[in-house]
Amino acid sequence: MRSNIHKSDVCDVACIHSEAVEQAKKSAMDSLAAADLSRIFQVMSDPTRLRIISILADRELCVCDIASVLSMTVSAVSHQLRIMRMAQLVKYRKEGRIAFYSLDDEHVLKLFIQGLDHLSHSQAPHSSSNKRNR
Amino acid sequence: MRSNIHKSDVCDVACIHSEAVEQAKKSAMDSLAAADLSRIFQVMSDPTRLRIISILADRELCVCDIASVLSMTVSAVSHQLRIMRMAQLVKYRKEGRIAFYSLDDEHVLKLFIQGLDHLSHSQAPHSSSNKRNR
DNA sequence: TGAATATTTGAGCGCATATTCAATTATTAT
DNA sequence: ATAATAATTGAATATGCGCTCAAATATTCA
Repeated sequence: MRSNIHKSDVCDVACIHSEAVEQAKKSAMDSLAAADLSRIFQVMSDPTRLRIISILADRELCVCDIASVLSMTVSAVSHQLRIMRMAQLVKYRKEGRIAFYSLDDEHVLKLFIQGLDHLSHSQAPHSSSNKRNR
Repeated sequence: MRSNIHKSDVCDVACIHSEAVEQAKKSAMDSLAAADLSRIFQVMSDPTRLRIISILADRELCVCDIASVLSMTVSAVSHQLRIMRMAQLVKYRKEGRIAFYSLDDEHVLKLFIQGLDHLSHSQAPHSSSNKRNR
């Protein structure tokens, strides 16, 4: 059938290797799943959020303290924590007016570690400046 | 010493739990490492690039075919492939005027799979529309 | 109640980036 | 050489996002 392939905006000919294309179309991720998956990596793609993860990996900490460790505004940190909360990366308990944040589950740390692993294996550039050890 | 903490733009008081903050400062990732790590996740944070990974996981394919599978412009795909090339996510061999792209190493797939794992564990929303099986 | 404090929230700014469109390069075929 | 084709590239546009600043909310303390 190879019908609905728009000549103009996709590819001039139907395609070069229609066999492989048909197979690929079946096994390929659909846009919806890709969007879901991209959201996870997207949350992990910010330096500030990664540093927060590395901090909370060892202990729970309040917003003000996290800001102090990062030398950043409380507001900026709070904005990031909201994003991480929504992505279920972190959770918090309130003690009076203080909010103690911690990692929500171990899955996040797995991804984090795997990312570090990828880093150390693929490139061996500037400095091996990762201070994490547990 | 607890000297150079700017009262105005960081935290009103020196901090609430100075003990934990000192410890956290030692174990925390520095900005440079965080930036390096963030770049990896950043490349994985786009739906199009993830779909390309899922396609190339099974077979090598030329640019035109990838575009066809994704129902996207050849130009758009080529732009993404350039980014993925620079991140050493994909490599390619040229056969005449055709460029066959494939994944550069297994590390990427590991991250990809781990991401999918995170997805299926944390949320069980719309549809389990992941067609990958090897 | 009113002041102080810990955190959250919304608007706005600057910057990064995914796609489109047009043009260019490289290779094959006539 | 000329035409056709696969792919790349650069400029432009639109959208998304991290941080700042100001204001609001919530809780503790006097």
